[in-house]
Amino acid sequence: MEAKITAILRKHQLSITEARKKILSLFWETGNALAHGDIEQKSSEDFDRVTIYRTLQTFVEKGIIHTIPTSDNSVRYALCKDECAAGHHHDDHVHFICDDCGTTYCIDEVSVPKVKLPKGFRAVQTDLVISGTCNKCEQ
Amino acid sequence: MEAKITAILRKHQLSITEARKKILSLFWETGNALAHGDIEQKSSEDFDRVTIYRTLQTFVEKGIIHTIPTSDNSVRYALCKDECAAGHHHDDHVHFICDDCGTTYCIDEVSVPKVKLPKGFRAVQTDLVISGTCNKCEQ
DNA sequence: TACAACAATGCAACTTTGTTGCAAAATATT
DNA sequence: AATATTTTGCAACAAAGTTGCATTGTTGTA
Repeated sequence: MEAKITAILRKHQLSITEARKKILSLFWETGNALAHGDIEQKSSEDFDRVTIYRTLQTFVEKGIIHTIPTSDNSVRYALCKDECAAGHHHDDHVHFICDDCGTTYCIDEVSVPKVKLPKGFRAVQTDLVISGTCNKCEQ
Repeated sequence: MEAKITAILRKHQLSITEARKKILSLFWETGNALAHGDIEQKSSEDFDRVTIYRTLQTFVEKGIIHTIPTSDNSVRYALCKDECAAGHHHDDHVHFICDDCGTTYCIDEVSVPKVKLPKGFRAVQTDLVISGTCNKCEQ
Protein backbone atom coordinates (compact mmCIF):
# COMPACT_ATOMS: atom_id res chain seq x y z
CA MET A 1 0.00 0.00 0.00
CA GLU A 2 2.52 2.53 1.18
CA ALA A 3 4.77 1.40 -1.63
CA LYS A 4 2.07 1.85 -4.23
CA ILE A 5 1.32 5.34 -2.98
CA THR A 6 4.90 6.52 -3.04
CA ALA A 7 5.39 4.99 -6.46
CA ILE A 8 2.54 7.06 -7.85
CA LEU A 9 3.93 10.24 -6.35
CA ARG A 10 7.41 9.51 -7.62
CA LYS A 11 6.10 8.67 -11.08
CA HIS A 12 4.64 12.15 -11.28
CA GLN A 13 7.80 13.77 -9.97
CA LEU A 14 6.33 14.86 -6.68
CA SER A 15 8.23 14.82 -3.44
CA ILE A 16 6.99 12.32 -0.89
CA THR A 17 5.29 14.09 2.01
CA GLU A 18 2.95 13.03 4.75
CA ALA A 19 0.07 15.11 3.45
CA ARG A 20 0.31 13.76 -0.08
CA LYS A 21 0.60 10.18 1.07
CA LYS A 22 -2.39 10.52 3.39
CA ILE A 23 -4.64 12.24 0.88
CA LEU A 24 -3.72 9.90 -1.94
CA SER A 25 -4.36 6.85 0.22
CA LEU A 26 -7.77 8.26 1.16
CA PHE A 27 -8.72 8.08 -2.50
CA TRP A 28 -7.47 4.50 -2.74
CA GLU A 29 -9.26 3.40 0.39
CA THR A 30 -12.66 4.92 -0.35
CA GLY A 31 -12.61 4.04 -4.04
CA ASN A 32 -15.18 6.72 -4.75
CA ALA A 33 -14.84 10.41 -5.45
CA LEU A 34 -14.17 12.87 -2.64
CA ALA A 35 -14.97 16.51 -2.19
CA HIS A 36 -12.61 18.87 -0.46
CA GLY A 37 -14.90 18.77 2.55
CA ASP A 38 -14.73 14.98 2.79
CA ILE A 39 -10.97 15.07 2.90
CA GLU A 40 -10.97 17.87 5.43
CA GLN A 41 -13.22 15.85 7.73
CA LYS A 42 -11.03 12.76 7.48
CA SER A 43 -7.73 14.50 7.99
CA SER A 44 -8.32 17.87 9.57
CA GLU A 45 -6.37 16.85 12.64
CA ASP A 46 -3.38 15.95 10.56
CA PHE A 47 -3.23 18.79 8.09
CA ASP A 48 -4.16 22.38 7.56
CA ARG A 49 -7.05 23.27 5.27
CA VAL A 50 -4.69 25.15 3.01
CA THR A 51 -2.52 22.10 2.50
CA ILE A 52 -5.50 20.13 1.28
CA TYR A 53 -6.39 22.82 -1.23
CA ARG A 54 -2.85 22.93 -2.54
CA THR A 55 -2.45 19.17 -2.62
CA LEU A 56 -5.64 18.63 -4.59
CA GLN A 57 -4.59 21.34 -7.00
CA THR A 58 -1.21 19.70 -7.49
CA PHE A 59 -2.74 16.27 -8.03
CA VAL A 60 -5.08 17.64 -10.70
CA GLU A 61 -2.24 19.41 -12.49
CA LYS A 62 -0.11 16.27 -12.46
CA GLY A 63 -2.91 14.06 -13.73
CA ILE A 64 -3.28 11.95 -10.59
CA ILE A 65 -6.88 12.94 -9.96
CA HIS A 66 -9.57 14.59 -12.04
CA THR A 67 -12.50 16.83 -11.20
CA ILE A 68 -16.15 15.90 -11.49
CA PRO A 69 -18.53 18.78 -12.15
CA THR A 70 -21.53 19.16 -9.87
CA SER A 71 -24.55 21.40 -9.55
CA ASP A 72 -24.10 22.08 -5.88
CA ASN A 73 -20.83 23.98 -5.78
CA SER A 74 -18.85 21.11 -4.31
CA VAL A 75 -16.52 19.78 -6.96
CA ARG A 76 -15.55 16.14 -6.42
CA TYR A 77 -12.20 14.59 -7.18
CA ALA A 78 -11.43 11.03 -8.24
CA LEU A 79 -8.37 9.01 -9.17
CA CYS A 80 -7.39 9.08 -12.81
CA LYS A 81 -6.56 5.98 -14.76
CA ASP A 82 -3.01 5.42 -15.85
CA GLU A 83 -3.45 7.11 -19.19
CA CYS A 84 -3.80 10.53 -17.63
CA ALA A 85 -0.72 12.69 -17.63
CA ALA A 86 0.07 16.24 -16.61
CA GLY A 87 -2.27 18.56 -18.46
CA HIS A 88 -3.92 15.76 -20.40
CA HIS A 89 -6.82 14.03 -18.79
CA HIS A 90 -8.58 11.12 -20.49
CA ASP A 91 -11.38 10.26 -18.14
CA ASP A 92 -14.13 9.52 -20.58
CA HIS A 93 -16.26 7.47 -18.24
CA VAL A 94 -19.56 8.29 -16.64
CA HIS A 95 -19.90 9.73 -13.16
CA PHE A 96 -22.82 8.99 -10.93
CA ILE A 97 -23.82 11.07 -7.92
CA CYS A 98 -26.34 9.59 -5.49
CA ASP A 99 -28.95 12.09 -4.35
CA ASP A 100 -29.51 10.08 -1.17
CA CYS A 101 -26.08 9.34 0.28
CA GLY A 102 -24.06 11.77 -1.80
CA THR A 103 -21.58 9.13 -2.90
CA THR A 104 -19.95 9.80 -6.25
CA TYR A 105 -19.03 6.82 -8.41
CA CYS A 106 -16.89 6.44 -11.49
CA ILE A 107 -18.87 4.10 -13.74
CA ASP A 108 -16.00 2.60 -15.69
CA GLU A 109 -18.17 0.09 -17.53
CA VAL A 110 -19.87 2.83 -19.51
CA SER A 111 -17.92 5.20 -21.69
CA VAL A 112 -19.06 8.62 -22.76
CA PRO A 113 -20.57 8.59 -26.26
CA LYS A 114 -19.06 10.89 -28.87
CA VAL A 115 -21.10 13.97 -29.56
CA LYS A 116 -21.22 16.00 -32.76
CA LEU A 117 -21.08 19.69 -32.00
CA PRO A 118 -22.13 22.60 -34.22
CA LYS A 119 -19.52 24.19 -36.48
CA GLY A 120 -16.77 26.04 -34.71
CA PHE A 121 -17.11 24.26 -31.39
CA ARG A 122 -14.08 22.17 -30.47
CA ALA A 123 -14.46 19.76 -27.56
CA VAL A 124 -11.55 19.23 -25.22
CA GLN A 125 -13.28 17.46 -22.38
CA THR A 126 -16.64 15.74 -22.08
CA ASP A 127 -18.30 15.12 -18.74
CA LEU A 128 -21.34 12.95 -18.40
CA VAL A 129 -22.70 13.24 -14.88
CA ILE A 130 -25.77 11.30 -13.87
CA SER A 131 -27.57 11.77 -10.59
CA GLY A 132 -30.21 9.59 -8.98
CA THR A 133 -30.23 6.65 -6.60
CA CYS A 134 -27.27 4.31 -6.26
CA ASN A 135 -27.35 0.56 -5.78
CA LYS A 136 -26.88 0.86 -2.03
CA CYS A 137 -29.69 3.34 -1.43
CA GLU A 138 -32.15 1.57 -3.69
CA GLN A 139 -34.65 -0.72 -2.01
CA MET B 1 -40.31 42.23 -23.91
CA GLU B 2 -41.67 43.41 -20.60
CA ALA B 3 -44.91 41.66 -21.46
CA LYS B 4 -43.15 38.39 -22.21
CA ILE B 5 -41.26 38.55 -18.93
CA THR B 6 -44.30 39.18 -16.80
CA ALA B 7 -46.19 36.47 -18.64
CA ILE B 8 -43.55 33.92 -17.68
CA LEU B 9 -43.62 34.97 -14.06
CA ARG B 10 -47.38 34.90 -13.93
CA LYS B 11 -47.50 31.52 -15.63
CA HIS B 12 -45.43 30.12 -12.80
CA GLN B 13 -47.53 31.81 -10.16
CA LEU B 14 -44.89 34.23 -9.04
CA SER B 15 -45.60 37.80 -8.06
CA ILE B 16 -44.20 40.40 -10.39
CA THR B 17 -41.33 42.24 -8.77
CA GLU B 18 -38.54 44.45 -10.04
CA ALA B 19 -35.84 41.96 -9.09
CA ARG B 20 -37.48 39.05 -10.83
CA LYS B 21 -38.20 41.03 -13.96
CA LYS B 22 -34.66 42.31 -14.14
CA ILE B 23 -32.98 38.97 -13.55
CA LEU B 24 -35.26 37.12 -15.92
CA SER B 25 -34.68 39.67 -18.66
CA LEU B 26 -30.93 39.30 -18.17
CA PHE B 27 -31.26 35.67 -19.16
CA TRP B 28 -33.30 36.59 -22.22
CA GLU B 29 -30.91 39.30 -23.32
CA THR B 30 -27.69 37.36 -23.00
CA GLY B 31 -29.13 34.14 -24.35
CA ASN B 32 -26.39 32.12 -22.67
CA ALA B 33 -26.07 30.73 -19.19
CA LEU B 34 -25.21 32.95 -16.25
CA ALA B 35 -23.49 32.32 -12.97
CA HIS B 36 -24.58 34.02 -9.80
CA GLY B 37 -21.51 36.22 -10.09
CA ASP B 38 -22.46 37.38 -13.59
CA ILE B 39 -25.85 38.48 -12.39
CA GLU B 40 -24.40 40.19 -9.37
CA GLN B 41 -22.05 42.19 -11.58
CA LYS B 42 -24.84 43.28 -13.89
CA SER B 43 -27.32 44.25 -11.22
CA SER B 44 -25.50 44.78 -7.95
CA GLU B 45 -26.52 48.43 -7.90
CA ASP B 46 -30.15 47.48 -8.22
CA PHE B 47 -30.45 44.55 -5.87
CA ASP B 48 -28.97 42.97 -2.83
CA ARG B 49 -26.85 39.85 -3.14
CA VAL B 50 -29.31 37.93 -1.04
CA THR B 51 -32.17 38.76 -3.37
CA ILE B 52 -30.27 37.28 -6.28
CA TYR B 53 -29.64 34.05 -4.38
CA ARG B 54 -33.28 33.75 -3.45
CA THR B 55 -34.54 34.66 -6.90
CA LEU B 56 -32.36 32.08 -8.63
CA GLN B 57 -33.47 29.48 -6.13
CA THR B 58 -37.12 30.31 -6.77
CA PHE B 59 -36.66 30.20 -10.53
CA VAL B 60 -35.06 26.75 -10.32
CA GLU B 61 -37.83 25.43 -8.11
CA LYS B 62 -40.49 26.77 -10.45
CA GLY B 63 -38.84 25.34 -13.53
CA ILE B 64 -37.97 28.65 -15.15
CA ILE B 65 -34.23 28.06 -15.16
CA HIS B 66 -32.04 24.99 -14.70
CA THR B 67 -28.57 24.48 -13.30
CA ILE B 68 -25.51 23.47 -15.27
CA PRO B 69 -22.83 21.62 -13.32
CA THR B 70 -19.27 22.89 -13.54
CA SER B 71 -15.86 21.90 -12.31
CA ASP B 72 -14.96 25.30 -10.96
CA ASN B 73 -17.45 25.81 -8.16
CA SER B 74 -19.54 28.31 -10.08
CA VAL B 75 -22.83 26.70 -11.03
CA ARG B 76 -24.39 28.28 -14.11
CA TYR B 77 -28.09 28.84 -14.74
CA ALA B 78 -29.94 28.89 -18.02
CA LEU B 79 -33.51 29.31 -19.20
CA CYS B 80 -35.58 26.16 -19.40
CA LYS B 81 -37.69 25.29 -22.36
CA ASP B 82 -41.42 25.35 -22.06
CA GLU B 83 -41.69 21.71 -21.07
CA CYS B 84 -40.10 22.29 -17.69
CA ALA B 85 -42.41 22.63 -14.75
CA ALA B 86 -41.99 22.97 -11.02
CA GLY B 87 -39.91 20.09 -9.76
CA HIS B 88 -39.66 18.45 -13.17
CA HIS B 89 -36.89 19.57 -15.42
CA HIS B 90 -36.52 18.15 -18.92
CA ASP B 91 -33.36 19.78 -20.14
CA ASP B 92 -31.77 16.89 -21.93
CA HIS B 93 -29.58 18.99 -24.15
CA VAL B 94 -25.83 19.36 -24.11
CA HIS B 95 -24.06 22.23 -22.40
CA PHE B 96 -20.84 23.70 -23.65
CA ILE B 97 -18.47 25.80 -21.58
CA CYS B 98 -15.75 27.73 -23.40
CA ASP B 99 -12.38 27.54 -21.66
CA ASP B 100 -11.34 30.81 -23.29
CA CYS B 101 -14.17 33.25 -22.75
CA GLY B 102 -16.11 31.30 -20.14
CA THR B 103 -19.38 31.54 -22.03
CA THR B 104 -21.78 28.69 -21.38
CA TYR B 105 -24.04 27.59 -24.22
CA CYS B 106 -27.08 25.37 -24.37
CA ILE B 107 -26.57 23.25 -27.47
CA ASP B 108 -30.18 22.54 -28.27
CA GLU B 109 -29.38 20.74 -31.52
CA VAL B 110 -27.76 17.85 -29.69
CA SER B 111 -29.65 15.79 -27.15
CA VAL B 112 -28.12 13.73 -24.40
CA PRO B 113 -27.86 10.04 -25.35
CA LYS B 114 -29.45 7.47 -23.09
CA VAL B 115 -26.98 5.56 -20.97
CA LYS B 116 -27.33 2.08 -19.53
CA LEU B 117 -26.24 1.99 -15.94
CA PRO B 118 -25.17 -1.03 -13.87
CA LYS B 119 -27.83 -2.84 -11.86
CA GLY B 120 -29.29 -0.93 -8.98
CA PHE B 121 -28.45 2.51 -10.31
CA ARG B 122 -31.48 4.59 -11.16
CA ALA B 123 -30.91 7.79 -13.13
CA VAL B 124 -33.00 10.84 -12.38
CA GLN B 125 -31.02 13.49 -14.19
CA THR B 126 -28.32 13.31 -16.83
CA ASP B 127 -25.94 16.18 -17.54
CA LEU B 128 -23.59 16.21 -20.48
CA VAL B 129 -21.17 19.08 -20.17
CA ILE B 130 -18.51 19.64 -22.81
CA SER B 131 -15.70 22.14 -22.44
CA GLY B 132 -13.32 23.41 -25.06
CA THR B 133 -13.26 26.32 -27.51
CA CYS B 134 -16.44 27.95 -28.75
CA ASN B 135 -17.14 29.22 -32.26
CA LYS B 136 -16.29 32.79 -31.34
CA CYS B 137 -12.92 32.04 -29.76
CA GLU B 138 -11.83 29.66 -32.49
CA GLN B 139 -9.60 31.09 -35.22
C1' DT C 1 25.30 10.97 6.66
C1' DA C 2 25.68 15.74 6.63
C1' DC C 3 24.89 19.88 4.07
C1' DA C 4 22.95 23.04 0.91
C1' DA C 5 19.16 23.93 -2.27
C1' DC C 6 14.69 23.52 -2.93
C1' DA C 7 9.86 22.48 -2.08
C1' DA C 8 5.96 21.90 1.00
C1' DT C 9 3.53 23.16 5.10
C1' DG C 10 1.28 25.93 8.78
C1' DC C 11 -0.23 30.09 10.29
C1' DA C 12 -2.47 34.40 10.00
C1' DA C 13 -4.97 37.50 7.70
C1' DC C 14 -7.97 38.24 4.24
C1' DT C 15 -11.52 37.89 0.32
C1' DT C 16 -15.28 35.71 -1.60
C1' DT C 17 -19.37 33.06 -1.38
C1' DG C 18 -23.45 31.53 0.68
C1' DT C 19 -27.06 31.50 4.75
C1' DT C 20 -30.50 33.09 8.25
C1' DG C 21 -33.75 36.06 10.95
C1' DC C 22 -36.32 39.92 11.06
C1' DA C 23 -38.21 44.48 10.14
C1' DA C 24 -39.58 47.36 6.24
C1' DA C 25 -41.33 47.73 1.72
C1' DA C 26 -43.71 46.05 -2.21
C1' DT C 27 -47.21 43.16 -4.30
C1' DA C 28 -51.56 40.81 -4.44
C1' DT C 29 -56.36 40.11 -2.88
C1' DT C 30 -60.85 41.54 -1.42
C1' DA D 1 -58.49 51.61 -0.70
C1' DA D 2 -57.40 48.52 3.07
C1' DT D 3 -55.62 44.36 4.57
C1' DA D 4 -53.14 40.03 4.04
C1' DT D 5 -49.32 38.02 2.01
C1' DT D 6 -44.97 37.92 -0.16
C1' DT D 7 -40.57 39.82 -1.22
C1' DT D 8 -36.70 42.58 -0.21
C1' DG D 9 -32.75 44.74 2.28
C1' DC D 10 -30.03 44.82 6.09
C1' DA D 11 -27.12 42.94 9.45
C1' DA D 12 -24.79 39.46 11.25
C1' DC D 13 -22.91 35.34 10.54
C1' DA D 14 -20.84 30.88 8.61
C1' DA D 15 -18.40 28.56 5.21
C1' DA D 16 -15.25 28.28 1.43
C1' DG D 17 -11.23 29.63 -0.85
C1' DT D 18 -6.76 32.59 -1.44
C1' DT D 19 -2.21 34.73 -0.49
C1' DG D 20 2.32 35.92 1.67
C1' DC D 21 5.75 34.57 4.49
C1' DA D 22 8.42 32.25 8.02
C1' DT D 23 9.30 27.52 9.35
C1' DT D 24 9.75 22.85 8.50
C1' DG D 25 10.57 18.88 5.67
C1' DT D 26 12.46 16.63 1.50
C1' DT D 27 15.84 15.80 -2.04
C1' DG D 28 20.14 15.46 -4.30
C1' DT D 29 25.09 15.76 -3.81
C1' DA D 30 29.26 15.51 -1.85
